[in-house]
Amino acid sequence: MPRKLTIQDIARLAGVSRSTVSRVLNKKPDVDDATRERVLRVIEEHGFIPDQSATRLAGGRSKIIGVIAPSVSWPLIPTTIQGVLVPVGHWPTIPEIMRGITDALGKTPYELLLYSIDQQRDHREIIQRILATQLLSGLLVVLPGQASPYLLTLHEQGLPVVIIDDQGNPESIPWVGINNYQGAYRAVRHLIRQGYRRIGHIRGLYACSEERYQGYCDALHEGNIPLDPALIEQGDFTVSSGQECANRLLALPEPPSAIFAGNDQMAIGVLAAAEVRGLQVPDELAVVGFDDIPFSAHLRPSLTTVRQPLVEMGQKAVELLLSLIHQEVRPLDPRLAQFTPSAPQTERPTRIYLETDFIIRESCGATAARLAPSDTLHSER
Amino acid sequence: MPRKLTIQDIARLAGVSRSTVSRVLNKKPDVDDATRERVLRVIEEHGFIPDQSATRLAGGRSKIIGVIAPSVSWPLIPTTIQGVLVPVGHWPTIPEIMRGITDALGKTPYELLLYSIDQQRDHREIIQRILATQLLSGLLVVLPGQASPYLLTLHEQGLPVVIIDDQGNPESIPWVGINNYQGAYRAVRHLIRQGYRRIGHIRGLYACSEERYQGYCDALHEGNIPLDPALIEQGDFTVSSGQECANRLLALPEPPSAIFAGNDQMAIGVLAAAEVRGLQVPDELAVVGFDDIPFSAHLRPSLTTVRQPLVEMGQKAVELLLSLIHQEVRPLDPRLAQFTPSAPQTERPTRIYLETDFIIRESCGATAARLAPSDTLHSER
DNA sequence: CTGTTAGCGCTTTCAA
DNA sequence: TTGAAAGCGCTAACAG
Repeated sequence: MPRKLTIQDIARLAGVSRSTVSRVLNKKPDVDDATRERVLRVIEEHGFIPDQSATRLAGGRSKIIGVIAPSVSWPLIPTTIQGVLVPVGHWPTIPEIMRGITDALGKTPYELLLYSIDQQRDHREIIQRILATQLLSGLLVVLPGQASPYLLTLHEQGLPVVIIDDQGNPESIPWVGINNYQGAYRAVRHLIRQGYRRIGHIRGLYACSEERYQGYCDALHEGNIPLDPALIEQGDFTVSSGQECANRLLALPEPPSAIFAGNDQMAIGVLAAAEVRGLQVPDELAVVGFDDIPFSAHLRPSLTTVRQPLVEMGQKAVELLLSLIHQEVRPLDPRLAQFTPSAPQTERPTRIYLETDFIIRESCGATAARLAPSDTLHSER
Repeated sequence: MPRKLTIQDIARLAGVSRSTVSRVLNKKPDVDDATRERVLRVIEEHGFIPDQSATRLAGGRSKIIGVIAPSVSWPLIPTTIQGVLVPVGHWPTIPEIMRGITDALGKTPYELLLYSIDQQRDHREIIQRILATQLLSGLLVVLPGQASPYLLTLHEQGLPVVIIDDQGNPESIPWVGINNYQGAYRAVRHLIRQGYRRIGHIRGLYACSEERYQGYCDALHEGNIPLDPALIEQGDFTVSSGQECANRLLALPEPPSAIFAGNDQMAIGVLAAAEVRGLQVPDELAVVGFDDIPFSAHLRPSLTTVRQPLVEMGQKAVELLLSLIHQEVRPLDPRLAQFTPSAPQTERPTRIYLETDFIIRESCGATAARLAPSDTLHSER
């Protein structure tokens, strides 16, 4: 393992001054091609990597990206379906998103600084640390369902921030998420095309649920099916809330023949409720979820659902963040941020909407054929 | 949100010199109590946090801990038990360990730099980056089953390293793990006390499996049960290998009445094999696993197993690492590491063995009573 | 006990 | 196009 090298060493080896090496490293255009070549060869040959602290301190960019995300481990919440417990965690989407982030970041020279949060912990403390330690050159935020008022502070201070699939945050912060409206619209349209006309909906929380609800409404409208308020229940994204809402729906004088749940956990609750009542899924009740958490393919009946491209979301967020970092021209001294023209703010914020996939499995009655549980019958965009 | 402060600012506000502030921050004893008090108050009042890069560059410790761990997301490997798919990931222990780490680190001023690795990726590259960027003041390593020859390099360079539950690494590196021998010994002893005498064992991989095997052998010996080589199979820690090994064991002329699997995944494979053969667990076959992954409590029958205190392992590892960091007296310039007396190396390395719990659930035939699946009948150390 | 001083390795003026 | 020099915020020698 080679010992630590400095620019000094490289300069001596290449027969140039330190500043020239620095120029090459920072891709300045004003270096003679031959010189650049020579320096690059020496750097390559000796595997030189600049000292992060010195770089940052001297006004350069650090090569560290921060990630604020819920704790990677979560308690299992068991629910009985068909006599067997189905454990599903609180935020099953997080590991997938994280995977996308680490995959994308692994191909760059950036390191990942993880700010793991639990429910209780105050984000403010983390934001302060980010500001004070000056370690990051960009920040990714994964806080499903939670808005953080402090993020705006960071963004205003000139730190590039990208929010992944978060709700209710300021429009001005770059964002990567999915088109909830369209995903829901297509799911319900599919049910209608299958011949279902009495379609219940269990709403979830946050802004995304409003969008999904709109998709549900518009699909019904397009299918000339009047909206029946009795068929709409309000859940909270948990399995048990899905089960309770389904119980109410199924107890109606005219119960629905299909239920579109606002997420997969609630759809699992619907399956559990159906089972308790002895209803066959999909023959007597079609069920569609949203998210396509890894577990959904392994349920029996396997769950038809709207797939969020979670890994891709993480990757796209990294790409977006890196592009922001490289284009950004904030003042060198962050304390001057408040005095600089707000040119960046006036630009149109970048919001990336990824497309969902509609994954048709056993629970929606698309077929009577027996499927291998992890198979997908058909998927449509 | 306050703007970035420097030691300079604090010094001015407290009416002292910069070095005095620095002394207070670094807990030097030679500061007047009144002065220290005054400085601390100003720091407190203004929420001052030192710049990491400057601190590190000036020869101080960074407040960053690195963590090398497998990717937080893993593919589900579904297996059929009782007609229902049971998805279990490759390394279900990782999130729990990570939780212990983040919990413990969250109470300190240290940040967590995550080096996420997948199977393919070369550790060498990460080690080089750690060495070159000089970002870390300590490193935690979670690589279940994999030894990394490069870790020794880091350790020798003076970077405090703690390995969590890893196998086959140099004795000289501090380590936190469990007493595999004792866990296995107690599990098998329990089976013997229950009256089982024909007890099969499915071995796993790595050094821990050897230790577990020894525990199995010694428990049999203590119970005056001769070791029957026919009852010992070699698996690879996967569900499917557990199933295959169980199939071989159950096809013996004299099949075992109990099987102790080297980990929970293989125990799940045993349950699957028993089901295929129509064997009732625990009445016709007792099954015991090792690890107590979160899923095991939710199986039906729920799995009797040896619990690893995973969260505690992460916490203890952090504590150990921080103590190493604070006691450590490595030369300021890492390139001098090779020239310094190897005093630290001659010390006895710290190896922390945590105790396991034996968790008795349905699969071991401890009782015929019907249990709520997540309940534990009884646990013994 | 406390202030002054000299760098840590890098980036960025400013001259040449 | 390149080198010399200043300084980022901090720590740790050194004097006082």
